[in-house]
Amino acid sequence: MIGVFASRVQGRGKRVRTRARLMDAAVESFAREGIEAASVNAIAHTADVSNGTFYNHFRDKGEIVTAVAFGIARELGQRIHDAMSDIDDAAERVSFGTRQSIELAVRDPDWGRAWVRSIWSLAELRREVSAFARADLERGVRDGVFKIEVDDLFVDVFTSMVVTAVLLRLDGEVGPEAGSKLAEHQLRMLGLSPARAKRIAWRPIPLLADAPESA
Amino acid sequence: MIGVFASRVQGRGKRVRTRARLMDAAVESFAREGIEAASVNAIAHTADVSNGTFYNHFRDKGEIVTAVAFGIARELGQRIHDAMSDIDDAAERVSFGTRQSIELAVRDPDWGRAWVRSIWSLAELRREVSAFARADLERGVRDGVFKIEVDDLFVDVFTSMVVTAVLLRLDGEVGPEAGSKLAEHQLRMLGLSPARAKRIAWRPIPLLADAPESA
Amino acid sequence: MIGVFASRVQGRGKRVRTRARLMDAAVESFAREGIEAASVNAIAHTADVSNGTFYNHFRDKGEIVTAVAFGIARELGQRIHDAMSDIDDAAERVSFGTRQSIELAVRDPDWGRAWVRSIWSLAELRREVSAFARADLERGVRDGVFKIEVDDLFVDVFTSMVVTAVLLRLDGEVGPEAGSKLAEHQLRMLGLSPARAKRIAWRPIPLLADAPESA
Amino acid sequence: MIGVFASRVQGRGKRVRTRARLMDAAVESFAREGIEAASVNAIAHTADVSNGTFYNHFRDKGEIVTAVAFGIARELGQRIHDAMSDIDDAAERVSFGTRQSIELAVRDPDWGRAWVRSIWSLAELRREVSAFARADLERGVRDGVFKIEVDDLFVDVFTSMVVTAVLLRLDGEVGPEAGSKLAEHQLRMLGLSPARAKRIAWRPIPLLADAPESA
DNA sequence: AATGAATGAGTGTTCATTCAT
DNA sequence: TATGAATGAACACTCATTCAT
Repeated sequence: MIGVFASRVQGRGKRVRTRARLMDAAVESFAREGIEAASVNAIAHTADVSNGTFYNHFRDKGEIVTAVAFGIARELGQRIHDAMSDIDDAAERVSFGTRQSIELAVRDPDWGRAWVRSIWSLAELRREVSAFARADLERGVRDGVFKIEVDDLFVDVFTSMVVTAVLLRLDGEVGPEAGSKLAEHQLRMLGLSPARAKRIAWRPIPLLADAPESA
Repeated sequence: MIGVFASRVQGRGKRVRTRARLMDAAVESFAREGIEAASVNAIAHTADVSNGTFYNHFRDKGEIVTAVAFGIARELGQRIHDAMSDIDDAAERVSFGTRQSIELAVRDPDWGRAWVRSIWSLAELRREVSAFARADLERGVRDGVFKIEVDDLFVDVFTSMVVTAVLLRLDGEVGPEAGSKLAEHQLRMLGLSPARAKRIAWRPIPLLADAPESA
Repeated sequence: MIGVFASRVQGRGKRVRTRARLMDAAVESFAREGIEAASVNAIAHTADVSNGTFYNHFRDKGEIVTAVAFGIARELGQRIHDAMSDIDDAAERVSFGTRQSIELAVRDPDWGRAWVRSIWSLAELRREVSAFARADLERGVRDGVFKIEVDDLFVDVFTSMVVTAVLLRLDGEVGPEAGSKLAEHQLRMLGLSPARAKRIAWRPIPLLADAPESA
Repeated sequence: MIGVFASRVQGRGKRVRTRARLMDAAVESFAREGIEAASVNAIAHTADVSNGTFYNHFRDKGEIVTAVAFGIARELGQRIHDAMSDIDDAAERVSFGTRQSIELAVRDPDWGRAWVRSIWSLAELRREVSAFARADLERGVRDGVFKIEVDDLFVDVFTSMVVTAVLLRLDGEVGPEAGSKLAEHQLRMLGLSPARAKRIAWRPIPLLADAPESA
């Protein structure tokens, strides 16, 4: 089975392909054992290369952790961001973002789990991830749709709600309606009327393409 | 300096006191180095016992992790719960719980950090912690004050908001008003009017006693 | 076979005995493979303990290198120093020191080789070793027997002559008369007449006791 | 900056030039990190070739160590030897050799350090280096100027005195007069009168050309 | 109950060397 | 001839755990 990172670099040089294989293997290891418990040897073995090869591509374990975490966040963030380029309403955007984040994470559980596991340990990553949310929240405030103050606390709390939902979904503790439920809660917290919150949060949304081949 | 667990068992048998000393030492180690990185040797050394003694009290490292996590959660939960025995209004209770949780965690950063660090890895613990919240949320719904459905998703998301705020407080990324801010957001999410949410969330609350010596 | 360090601590506590066994093993490894090439695992294996035990006794490899080097230097230095406590004449002392150093190193080749190998890499050790020589050289100058200026250059060069002789002896490239030959050269360099240099350098000297048991 | 080995093969075939570049890089690495710690990769990188290329020129790491050590010894030995082709007196030659050896080593510290570091581990090299000294010592004995027996012990000890002085000079522990001081000691050891030893050892000597471009 | 020396599997990392291109 | 990705054995070091005292 070929991983997402590998699929992104098919046909390119060997170096780049091996690096991608390592990153895919890391995602799997991080998801299965957690970031701290995942060993470089296990990652290399999963990637079908020798442990020495790992160090031809990453200075140390920390480097692949960072590379994978940011790789995941950017990939998922970009996919969702692109998919809602034609949505203007901030409330719709927030709902869409929350629901698709959960959906994508569940669709590829390794990615979802690696994402959840890394976000609490990498502050830098948290900032990057919440930047997407922050933009939409500020847009909503500007448009007079959201009645809150957008500060670090709010943005991080908002993001953590999504992360928690992802975690529960992955553990099978909540069902597929979790995305809409959470979005509804969030919209109410943002100041929308219960009725509007419900309408927007439960509106059907399209399935995102899986892992678009090539650029 | 004597730790909280030790203070709880003063005057009792030696076995129970040594165990408490180990748990206090573990809290300190977990906070300083993280749970995974904390070594049994370091814990034993901090507790001023030999490493062998550790295994007279805990089957393995996992056992002390669990013991500490639950110990912290119960201690803090109980303290807050007791302090609001005379508050009837669900909204007031929720606000009080959120704000005091953050306050206590910040007051004893070791405990706060150990709490935050363990809650994401121990599902069992998460359940116990959120039981406190769940009771108040259900009371609010019963009383017609909260307009939501109290399910696992909601309770866990609600709890994670508090955890996130604690983390940000401990990292110094938000100030002392974070508790009230968060409580206000939560109350709005629960269906209170913005005005009421604000009034309740910012109402002064008493400082909790530090670590009551008797039960 | 029991090593010198071990023989020094017979009958004492287990900790101290294991440490001594490790040091004896290190001497052997250093002599056989050189200091850099000697591996901690090999030392532990030679000492018949697990590799983990090594780290119960030495913080890292460097620590045992230092411990062994200074241990050797002090042991040998002390033995020679003690043996010539009743020699007053500086020329006799210098000759005695040079000859016995070579003799002892040859008598226990592992020690000799470890000594030679460590002295070039540990400046601190070089200082300690040459302190013995320096004292006698200064005494000779004070007594008007030696006509030189005793500075760092001279002392270190003087010491290196002995080290070189030890190396050649250990490699079998020179015979047992090397000690006397070298002492004769050194005495001439120090300003003694050729005749006197020869007489002193070739005077029979007693065999030193091997490794005195207990203090 | 072009190294000494490279400068010797300018205008010759590519193969020979690459090899020289590798040797210059090795000198630099050896001096900076020590011979054991210097890695083939680092040498290749310094030489601006790939690590694979290294093995087109040297069977293994040991081979370049030897090549460099002998290259240095021959180059320096030859330069000094050539410079004193018109000196007949053995005492003058010995003094000149000692002083210039130290001077050259200090002038190009990389070379000096690589020389000092390799001479203790390569017996073959030691022989080659001391051959220069041996010739002059024997000449002095033949001429009746030196009153010693020239054997392996003496020659090696004599050489080690120079090596030690170089080491001290490179470490900044002795000043520029070390050459003359040492030469004076050596001449006295060889049997010269203190007055003559001093006169010869301190006589000004010419600065050697740096790295003659032609043979 | 307490000690603390000993264990040994496991970790991250390095590096000389090989080999397909 | 030159490249550089890949290899894998080896290394220093850690740490949860055991056990004789």
